[in-house]
Amino acid sequence: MAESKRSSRPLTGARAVTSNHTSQHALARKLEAIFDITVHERIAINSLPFHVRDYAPNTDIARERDRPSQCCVVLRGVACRYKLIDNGRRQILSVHYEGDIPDLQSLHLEVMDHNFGTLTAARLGFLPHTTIRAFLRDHPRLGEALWRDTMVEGSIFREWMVGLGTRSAFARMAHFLCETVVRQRAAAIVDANGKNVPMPFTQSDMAQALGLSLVHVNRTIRALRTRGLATVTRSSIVVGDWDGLRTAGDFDPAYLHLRIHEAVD
Amino acid sequence: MAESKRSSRPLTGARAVTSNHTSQHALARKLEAIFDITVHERIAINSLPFHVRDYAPNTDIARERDRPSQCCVVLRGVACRYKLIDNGRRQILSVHYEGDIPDLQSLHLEVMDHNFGTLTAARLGFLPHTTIRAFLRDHPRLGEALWRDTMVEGSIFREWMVGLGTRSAFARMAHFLCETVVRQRAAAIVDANGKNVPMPFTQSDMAQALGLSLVHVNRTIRALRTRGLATVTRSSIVVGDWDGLRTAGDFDPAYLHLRIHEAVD
DNA sequence: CGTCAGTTTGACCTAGTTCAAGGCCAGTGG
DNA sequence: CCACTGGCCTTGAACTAGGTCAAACTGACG
Repeated sequence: MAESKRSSRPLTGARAVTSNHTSQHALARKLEAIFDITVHERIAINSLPFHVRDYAPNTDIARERDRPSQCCVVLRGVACRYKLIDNGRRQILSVHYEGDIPDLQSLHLEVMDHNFGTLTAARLGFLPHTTIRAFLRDHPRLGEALWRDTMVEGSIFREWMVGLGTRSAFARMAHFLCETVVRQRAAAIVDANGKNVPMPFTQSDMAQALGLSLVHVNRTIRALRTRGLATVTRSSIVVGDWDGLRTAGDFDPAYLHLRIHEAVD
Repeated sequence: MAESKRSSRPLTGARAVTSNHTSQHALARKLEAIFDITVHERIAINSLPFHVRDYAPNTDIARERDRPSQCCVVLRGVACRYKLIDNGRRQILSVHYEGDIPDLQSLHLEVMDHNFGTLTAARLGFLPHTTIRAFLRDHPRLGEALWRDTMVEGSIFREWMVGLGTRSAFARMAHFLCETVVRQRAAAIVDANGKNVPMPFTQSDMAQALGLSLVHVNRTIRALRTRGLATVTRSSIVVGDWDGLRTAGDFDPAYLHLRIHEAVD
């Protein structure tokens, strides 16, 4: 328990950076993964005036009870949302890759009901709510796209609930690895069918996401390796037997509601 | 495991009923609980042409992989969403009271990623997607209200994840009872400060929502009674010590994002 | 070459599960 | 009016998945 040497000053460690970087296309790519976007709309998205900043790992961006006036897009790295519990435990609620908008909800829910911060070093692009609202007025279809994104997010929450509520540690971990692989493919962080994907999480992060103890995460990873399903190190996931992993985790990517269902070999 | 004598024919046991019943005001009441609605908008909501039907308990309305062409509102009774797992277990993902729109997501997510059915006998009001879309074109602010509802739902999922991932059975149950009380108050099923509220769930339902075994749910309920926090029977929840219950469950209603924070004595 | 974050392993322990058997009560049919 | 049934609740006893505690190991970095 009680890890978290998370930096306590939200914006500490952040460096402002010139806007309109290529990584900015992340948002358009993400929305295209779940929604049909016109060329015109893509251009509009790509010229959104983000305020870009870089963050160190494990840095909080927003806290429970905050009332943010802006939303942000992950342009690089991995962020997460989490809650801190009475008993000192931390539950990671979601992880966010390039193109995700982790705090979109602040657009309609005034006060934060959870915390939100980086897991790895990350680059984030910020947009004031006022800008977003004006943008959605001009592009109503993109409002639908974002609403759909909120719904997909809900779907992912539900699948995680299933894992936490009913799956064994082994299945939960297998499922989590499958999701990590597929989502990084969808975010074009690795190419489809790549079996060697970056591993952005520490074992402690995974423990907090999966509702397991750190020790048991370690043992579960070993079990996965022993059975030849996957080899997980600090830096990468190497899938040894995709079919076996998918079966072990009872993984069906339907809940991600991706438009393109890549044929995962 | 392996309970569920859920009726297998979705519409079996359903009786069509004349529309425009008073219970139809449930939707407006619900939306007002989370959003600021004008008089004009309320009138519009209340004259929505629902197709009303009654259902027996434990009846499925929609199934995983279905592609619904309509959404429904709970007008009376309690519904839930759930997933069935490989190993025969069932995870209840959410419960829905009067005024809730449990399958709103079908408006933007073509295929169901979970099942949805009644828990108690229930009356539901149906509206085709086409009608809803036209309605939202005429009342764009209500689109925001529904989007907000989707976000509140996400917030509730997150809180449930915290329970499943980090809380003891005792705390989980206490939290669940607090939520059940507050939500039934918000839905005006009981008046604020009422400490004796209807209990719409069997112990088996609760086990499936909380990720516990039926036996342990039973024991947890007994523990709650022994400590004087709450007495739970098939028909009602009688809160003995609201403050104690809230503390035991680490319950903070902020995640429900209700506009009116009733002073829960 | 010391430090620190993260990983690994062993030994022991407990919260919650599983199995099994009754008990209660409302509804049904004789 | 009574016996019977089926759904739900209750309790005990034995078991196990996963947690906790404690210590050591590894590798990156200054």
